[in-house]
Amino acid sequence: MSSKTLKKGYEPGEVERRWYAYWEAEGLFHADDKSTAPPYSIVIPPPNVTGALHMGHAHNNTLQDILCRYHRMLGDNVLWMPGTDHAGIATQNVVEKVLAEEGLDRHQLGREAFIERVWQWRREYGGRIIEQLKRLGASCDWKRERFTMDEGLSRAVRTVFVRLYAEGLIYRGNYIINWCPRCLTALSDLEVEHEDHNGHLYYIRYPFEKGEGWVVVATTRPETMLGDTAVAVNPDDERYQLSEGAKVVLPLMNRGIPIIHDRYVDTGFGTGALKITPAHDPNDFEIGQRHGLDVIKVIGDDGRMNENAGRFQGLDRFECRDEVLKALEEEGLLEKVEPYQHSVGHCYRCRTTVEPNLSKQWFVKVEPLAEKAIAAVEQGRTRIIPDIWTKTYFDWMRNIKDWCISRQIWWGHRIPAWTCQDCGELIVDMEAPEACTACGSGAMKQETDVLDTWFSSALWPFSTMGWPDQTPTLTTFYPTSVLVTGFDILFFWVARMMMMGLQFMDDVPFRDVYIHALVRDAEGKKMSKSKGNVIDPLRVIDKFGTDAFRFTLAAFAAQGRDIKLSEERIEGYRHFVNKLWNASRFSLMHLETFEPNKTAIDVSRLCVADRWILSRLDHVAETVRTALDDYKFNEGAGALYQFVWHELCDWYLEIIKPVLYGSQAGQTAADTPSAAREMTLAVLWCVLSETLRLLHPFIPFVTEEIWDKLPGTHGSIMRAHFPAGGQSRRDEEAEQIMALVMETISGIRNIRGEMNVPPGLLVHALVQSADEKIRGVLQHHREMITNLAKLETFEVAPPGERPASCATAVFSQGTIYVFLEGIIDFQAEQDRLTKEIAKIEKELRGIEKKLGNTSFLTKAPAQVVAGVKEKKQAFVEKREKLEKHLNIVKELLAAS
RNA sequence: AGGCAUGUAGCUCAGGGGGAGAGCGCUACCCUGACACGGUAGAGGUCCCGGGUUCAAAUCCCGGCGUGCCUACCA
Repeated sequence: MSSKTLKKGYEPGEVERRWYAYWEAEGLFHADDKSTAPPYSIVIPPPNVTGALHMGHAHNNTLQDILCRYHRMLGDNVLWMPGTDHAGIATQNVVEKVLAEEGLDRHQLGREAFIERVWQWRREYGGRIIEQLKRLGASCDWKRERFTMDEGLSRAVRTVFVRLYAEGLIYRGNYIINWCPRCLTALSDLEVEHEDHNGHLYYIRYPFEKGEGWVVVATTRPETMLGDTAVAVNPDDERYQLSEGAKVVLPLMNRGIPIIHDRYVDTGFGTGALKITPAHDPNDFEIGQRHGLDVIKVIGDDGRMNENAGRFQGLDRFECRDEVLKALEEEGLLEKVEPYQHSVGHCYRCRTTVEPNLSKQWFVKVEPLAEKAIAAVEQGRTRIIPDIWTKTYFDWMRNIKDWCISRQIWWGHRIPAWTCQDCGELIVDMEAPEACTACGSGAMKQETDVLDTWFSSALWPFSTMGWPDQTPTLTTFYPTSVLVTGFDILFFWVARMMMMGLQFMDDVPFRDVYIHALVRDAEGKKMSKSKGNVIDPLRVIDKFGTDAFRFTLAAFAAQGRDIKLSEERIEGYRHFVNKLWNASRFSLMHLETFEPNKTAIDVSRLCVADRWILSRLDHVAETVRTALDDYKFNEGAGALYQFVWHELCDWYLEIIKPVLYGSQAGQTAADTPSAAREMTLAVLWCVLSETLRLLHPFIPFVTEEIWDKLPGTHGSIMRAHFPAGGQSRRDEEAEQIMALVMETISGIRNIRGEMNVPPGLLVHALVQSADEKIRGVLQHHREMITNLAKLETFEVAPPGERPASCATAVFSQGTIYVFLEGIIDFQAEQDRLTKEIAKIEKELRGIEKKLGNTSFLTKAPAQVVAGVKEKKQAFVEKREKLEKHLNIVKELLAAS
């Protein structure tokens, strides 16, 4: 694309925009309906059209994108199906707010005009979150983008509704539902959020109709008493020898209501007498049904007391509570008030306290559907990962209650049901009937309610693929490979998709469900606008770059633990991206004229560092593959971080510098420096190329940018093959040799650091070892050690005289002497050796305790015992040597 | 009220029956020709507490304590 050199620091902004546009233009996200490659498909959890990208989206979609990019590189035919959700209540609320600013409300506009306004809003702003997903690098097949209100998806919704109704799995009836007096609609049980509330328990006297005295009932909601139609006691409660049917007078209303007996009443709670308000409490409703009680609604849909509330009519339900209490007190009927903590339901869209309310609604009979959904998971046809969520899924599915699906709002899928205005016949059909099938009347009126948004979301895995038509997309990509989502919508969405998929596709919607954690703030609190602790992903992307952000999310995505995110952490991973950038910059400087096709790697001519890095590369490739196959994103990211920074940069690049600068000869005598350089370049090219590919699913932009500059690559890295890993380049010998060399270098560096040797000063070092092989290896890699440990000279010898004026380190295979003539501080050396010996002695104490235990010697596996003995031997030898050196240093110190 | 997690270095966390790990932070020294968004070295831990199983427990089991979350119709 441009010049072949890299800038000194990685600048994400421009690079990201350029490559995203390129990928889209080249159709690299496109999924093929009729490919022979193995299919891999994911449907996106559709964000609300009104939404703006938040951390949850960023996390969720980063993980999906990693999987999709990984599978594309494996050669799979990948479909990532994108789209948005019409979010009935949320969207209606947003557009109503816009109208309010114009001084309008939806009723002034009328239903049709209002819906047109919502569409207009969606055309204008609905694409915002899609654009934000693109900033994140999401490789969705955007040409297939769907919306739950699209014609095709709407047809799927109607089809499902009609079929479920025909099968008796959808019914309409009068029940207590959750009503939001602000949104003016029914809500499903799931859409109610319960919160503990510090309220009161009010004890109210209900006088007997005949005779003296009263029954005291306890309630948290005194205002509902206006609609009481009975007082219930437990027939076993000895305190209440009241015959069933005896009456009390309902205070304030002066209405006689019966005493009833019902075992539901808990004798241990309150007074053991329960006021019954069938119209405003689900339990009271059921008790009312059992006893044939009257049902009196006293709270209207707007949350105000209605005409049945007598003199309280017109008051808001909470004002009414105060007024009722005042009135009771005046009449001497309020016995006492106790503080009481109980949970109160709130609308999940607007936080208004919901009102249990008797209302005619549509319901899905879920039990038969749930049975299939339970079986599918029991049989392993769908796996839930991590497994911990399986139990939660079962618990919920087994205690499931019917699903209220009708909503009294305008924005959504209108229920395909028509009532004959003449004979009352109810017709459910795909299209509006022309005439009543019962009486032939043409006066058919459509149901005004719309469906719960989650009803259409439940169909998402197949409705987006063209169902109810039998499309090639469905044939190829259903069931999807995995669903990636947060546990917060396990019930709302995952469970319902399972039910609908099994019912209508006769197969599970996904093979795997990967449930990821929540993103929280640095203190572990849930991010929320009201708390003001949200971190805006787009701000993060602007500040640190998409790649750093994605890598952070992946690195922290450990299964079963929430992510605590702070900008500081993202900054840390920006350093990683920059490190990769600079390692690449360095490599590319040397690879500028390298022609990968002309130089094959000849293993026999490789130096040990080359063999070592290739071995490590194979190792990390396999780790990353396994990690991604198991949804252990953090393990993949962690392995790559470790490899790039601490193996590739810290060691390999440093080791090959002299070779690249042409100052070191090759492995064999026949190799000229330039031939050796060529071979090392071949390895460097290979390592960089594969490292970029391994990293690409995590950090797509920077890897594509470097890939583009890497000689010999063609086309996008998205099309390159994911490295195989495996055993082919594993090299146990090289790893052992490098371990020895690195240990030696670290030993010398440790002395330099601890003894305050000026960094620029080259020193002499000597290693004495009794092992001839060790001496050979060290001798052979003399130059590597000299360079990395900053030595003037490096010698290897059998054990012998201890040189004077030197600092000492003992390692597993010998002793290192660093000559510090004139600069040695014997006191410092004494301290250093003493510290070292203390460490060893601590280890030895543990080991000796173990070996002194006869049970251990007889019962532990022989291998373990031998290992401990060997370790002891090594420590003992090391201690002896160190003590010898310490004694010499002490003598020298005394003499000086 | 039940259920599920979780408690490891100053912070955030990995790991998990036989030698306590990482990143960030901290300390010292270094602008060495990829990188100061860097390098080298270093300090720092009763692996929450108490029992049990085991030759061996940070790891498995039980019981506490702390924290977080989910579900629930007890007014």
